[in-house]
Amino acid sequence: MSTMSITIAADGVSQQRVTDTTTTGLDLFGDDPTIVAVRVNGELRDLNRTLPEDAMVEPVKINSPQGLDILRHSTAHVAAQAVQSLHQKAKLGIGPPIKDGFYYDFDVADPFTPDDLREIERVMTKIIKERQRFQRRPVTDEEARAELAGEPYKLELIADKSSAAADEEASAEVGAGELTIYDNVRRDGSIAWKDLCRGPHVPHTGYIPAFALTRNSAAYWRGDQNNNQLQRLYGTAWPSRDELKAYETRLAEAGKRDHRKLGAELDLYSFPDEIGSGLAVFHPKGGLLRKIMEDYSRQRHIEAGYEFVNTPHISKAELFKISGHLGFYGDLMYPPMHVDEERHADGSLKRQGQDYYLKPMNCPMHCLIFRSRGRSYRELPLRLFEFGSVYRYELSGVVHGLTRVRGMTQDDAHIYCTVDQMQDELISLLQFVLDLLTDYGLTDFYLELSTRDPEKSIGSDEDWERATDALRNAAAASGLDLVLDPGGAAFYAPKISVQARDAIGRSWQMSTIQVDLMLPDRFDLEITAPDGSRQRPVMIHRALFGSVERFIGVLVEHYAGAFPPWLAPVQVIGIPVAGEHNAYLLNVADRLRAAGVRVEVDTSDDRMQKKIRNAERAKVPYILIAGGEDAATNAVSFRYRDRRQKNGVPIDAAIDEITGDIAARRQV
RNA sequence: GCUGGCGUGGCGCAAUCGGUAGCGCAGCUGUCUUGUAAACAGCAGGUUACGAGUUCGAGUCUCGUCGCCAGCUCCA
Repeated sequence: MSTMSITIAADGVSQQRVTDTTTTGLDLFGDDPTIVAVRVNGELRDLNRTLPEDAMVEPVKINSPQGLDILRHSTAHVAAQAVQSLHQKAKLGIGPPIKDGFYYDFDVADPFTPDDLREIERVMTKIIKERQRFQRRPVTDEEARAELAGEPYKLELIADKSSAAADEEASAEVGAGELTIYDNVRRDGSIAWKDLCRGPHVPHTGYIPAFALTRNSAAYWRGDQNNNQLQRLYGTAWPSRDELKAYETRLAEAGKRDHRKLGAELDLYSFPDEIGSGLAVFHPKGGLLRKIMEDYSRQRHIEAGYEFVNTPHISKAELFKISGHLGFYGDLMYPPMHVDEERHADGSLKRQGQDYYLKPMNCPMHCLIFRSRGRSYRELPLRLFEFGSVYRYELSGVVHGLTRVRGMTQDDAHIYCTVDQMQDELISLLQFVLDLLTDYGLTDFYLELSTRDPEKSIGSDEDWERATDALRNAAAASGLDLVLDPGGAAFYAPKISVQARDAIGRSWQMSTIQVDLMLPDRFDLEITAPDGSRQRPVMIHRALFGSVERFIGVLVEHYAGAFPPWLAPVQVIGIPVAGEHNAYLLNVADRLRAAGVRVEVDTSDDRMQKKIRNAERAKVPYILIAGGEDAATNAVSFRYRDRRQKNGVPIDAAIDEITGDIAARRQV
């Protein structure tokens, strides 16, 4: 038996070993069920494959990102085997790992029911108990086609393998090089199931400690609406029962902060059916929150040199023909209102009517303001700002609470500047955006740069390059992480979006900054340059909140409804120990109100305990309680949202504390 | 838009095989009110989303419309 030398790198320590040439990862790490694969010279491999000469071998832990992917991908195979054993005619789609889990797509006659899911889980548990080995087997294209003759979707993947355009998800199945099939082998050596797959996988199904099927839904084959709709089975898998449970708890926690639920509980807004899908109304407390946000935003925009404009909600069709919106996005606009048409008694046309549209964007109107008179280079950069209400006929299936609506108010601005000013303008703009978002309590950001899709864009290469470079430089100046989104730009403009992570780690696309390469031309915008020549200005679109509605939705979820005092609709609620202390607290409230604090006193017939409960449920930042002891010493007692209390605080000190927190925009 | 699930007072829920709608909270009225998460009693509130159909009889079954939820697709 010949030997070879390998290097094992584990826990930051490298160690050389001489082993025989048949050594596998399992020989090295097989005793440890938390090691699910190996990285051999940087490449992920199954534990049961023989290691090559001079290999650098690293164990892949089950709780590492790649380890979790392997675990979940393997679980997807188990799910698919279970489905095919229960539904013989089910055809396989693809089954990749995703964040926190996996899915597998199937072409089945009938969609899965909740009962089906339970049954599939039961069979999966059985498969896991059988400890079926995942056995890798390289095959030629012809062999793969022969073996998978009954799997039309797999055949399609094989056929596409050679074409470089194999999409990312499909690559999990076929990869770039040779094709491999993974057999699931029972302990008696019989093959239970097989799937075309690049791998790697855990050594056997017993390596799956905890899993659950979570939901099912429809999904288009390869994500294309024109293709067949498959049934997608979603599941999750974790290194332990406890981690699975923690994941389920996390989901439940996220559900509790759902802004649709909290909006009703906190009496902020609602979505009356009578008005229509995706159209919110803001109740007094929500309206106040909105006003506070808008007021602060306006103040910051004044300081940053913006000018305030105002434009109508509707316009004749002509405007959106000029801007191109009607041509490019007409399907997503509300249909027109046809007005002014008159006919003769015989039905023939007497007066031609007009089509008016609800505006889906503010920019065309801002361009008209720019164009309303001759503009000098001296006016640039010209920054036009508006809280502009726009309406978009979003597909019914995508409307979602405040985060995807059909009517919304953008904090929209368009900046007109020269090509030379563009770079500095973008850098200061991005800083402005980040500062403002930080003030609202979002502090963890990264940026995404969406670049040109050559297939689907207008404008010259030079313009795109210059604009994209300017955005990239602005991103670099911010020092934040930049994620590339190649080809993700709209057809007329590259874009930077600010992604913010919320209190429980989810990211939301907040602000967007776009350099528009279309509208200045379409509206024939011009400035007079120092030499008297006419020049085309650069136009930058930007929205910080995106929309006020959506931003409120995100903030509600970020804070779980417990707003920092400066944003809280009610900042202080006074609770008397008994009715006879009402007058004392009302007086304290007057003094707070004089200091600019939004304060209420609960003078209802409820008991104090009930009032505290109500105030806590309303997530009011400060509860001020006062009874005989406080009144005797001109004091109040604080109860905070975390149930801390601070008793016997002199009234002046209480006012100072509250106004101090508000002024500093501190969370308490 | 597509696939699936769902729609019962303001909110959260119940109603067996198709037999004629109940409960809690909130609301209103009254009696209460002393120290940090629900006082007590009474009253009122529903054409079971809307429309059609099957049936002696529909919250329950069928069809259509509207809306909601999950996912897909989309998001200027």
